[in-house]
Amino acid sequence: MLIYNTQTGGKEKLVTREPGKVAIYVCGPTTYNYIHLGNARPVVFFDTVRRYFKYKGYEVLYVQNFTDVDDKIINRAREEKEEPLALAARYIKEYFRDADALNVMRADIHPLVSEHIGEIVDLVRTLVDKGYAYAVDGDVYYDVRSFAGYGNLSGRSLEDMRAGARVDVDERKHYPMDFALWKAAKPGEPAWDTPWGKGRPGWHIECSAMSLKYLGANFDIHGGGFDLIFPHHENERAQSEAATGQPFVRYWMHNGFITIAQEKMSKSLGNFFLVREILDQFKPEVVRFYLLSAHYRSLLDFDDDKLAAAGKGLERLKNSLRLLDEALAGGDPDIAVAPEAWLSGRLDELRTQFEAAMDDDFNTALATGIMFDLARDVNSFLQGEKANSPAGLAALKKARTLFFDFNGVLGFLKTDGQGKILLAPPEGEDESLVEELVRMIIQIRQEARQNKDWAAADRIRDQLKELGIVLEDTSSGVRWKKGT
RNA sequence: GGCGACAUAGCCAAGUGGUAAGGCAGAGGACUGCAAAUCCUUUAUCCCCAGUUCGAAUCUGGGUGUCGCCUCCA
Repeated sequence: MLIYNTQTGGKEKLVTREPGKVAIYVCGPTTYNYIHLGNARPVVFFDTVRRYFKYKGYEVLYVQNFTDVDDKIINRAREEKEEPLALAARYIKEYFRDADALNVMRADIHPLVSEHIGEIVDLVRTLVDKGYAYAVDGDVYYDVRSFAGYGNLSGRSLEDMRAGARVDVDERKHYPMDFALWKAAKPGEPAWDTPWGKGRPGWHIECSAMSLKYLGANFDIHGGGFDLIFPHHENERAQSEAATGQPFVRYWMHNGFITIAQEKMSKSLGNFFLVREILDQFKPEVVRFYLLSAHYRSLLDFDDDKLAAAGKGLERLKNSLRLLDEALAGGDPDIAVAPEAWLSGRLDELRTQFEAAMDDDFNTALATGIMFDLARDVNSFLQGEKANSPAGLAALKKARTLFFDFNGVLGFLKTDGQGKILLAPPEGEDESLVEELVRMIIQIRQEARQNKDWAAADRIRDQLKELGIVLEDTSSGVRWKKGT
């Protein structure tokens, strides 16, 4: 496998710390609001990375933190007149609602800053003891000049940074780029006792402390958005390597930005879209599909037309699966029969291509294209005469497995507990009643059609469509689905 | 001011040296009462200029444009 490593600026062959195992840390959201689209990209992308490692047979340890102690949370809590930690906890819950909708698997560990203050304080103390940090009036700063490799990740020198600094420099710092490891608490803020007085952690130290605790030094992959490279990850690296004397991570992966109608989404511009708002308009599976339709390092623009186009593409994939299911509805094919050679051979090729795409720095766009190839080959085969033969059915069964494997990695369509892909996830209504009613209406319409009463037949079809039920007349009968 | 990324058809998007994946939209055809779904066919020489090379979307230099980081942000 090749992975693009931000630190070296090139693709590298993946060699994990331990063969067959991979340890991944992804920076999770600061929970002071519902997550926005920009949060969703790394969440969905790294979920896909993780799924692929599992597909490849790796033992994966996946950690994604929540920052539940932070200025933004404190400010928000003040506005809402709520306890900061309670507010953070509330939004963590909401995070899971969005992540679940996007078919994101839970991390193995979701550590919280508030539950790791001890580890954080220990780490700060270590850095002070080793001479990498200094305390001033209850604050503790990291001395960037003490760490030789500072700037290596983001590719900039201290001189560059100082020259470009646009912030007012705190006079108490030894050097302008020094950053806070620990902040003295102001009244009313969450605070913990430390050798430097009451305070709370700075932003960067938490990820060092928590990744070190759960993944150890020199773990495999650290991921996050592009904008975290500097300063967040640069600082994490400085902290962790100074403390342990070992490399922090082996591969740094960063996803590109999301723009809304060509404009950068940012807190300061106030144009960030919440995942929730998008989900009012588009199915979560479409959002996930769209997020993975471009390479993770490229910029991705959201707008309604593009999402709608993606939705149609995904529909094509779903239709193909429906056709497959229909063909296989007669029961399991005879396993003793060898699958039809042409389709079977194609399926092997497609699997190889899919893996090659994902092996090359997780090229989900290419992998998705291969899924479309699969759909075309299956649909095409279904029109041929061989489809109904025992060998044909055996090949189709194999195709379904392949579709399922691809989907298991990309996670477009949700599956139930039994490993069945849910094409029309129940939404609380009585599914069996709906099914019977639709069957009944279709029956009535069929009678109209037999009498060549096209007007009545069309009216029924049109009205059902308005209710979200789409009918398709085929040579083998009427098919219906919940449409878009 | 410092650093960096990107520029492929109407739209989205793969593709890092050998004559342009895939999706959406469009056109034609098959199937159909009609529609839908599906299948077949069809739609690009890769921002511009110069260079390296037998050969470049892919490498080098220059230009133009867009975007980002350097400040909270995924």
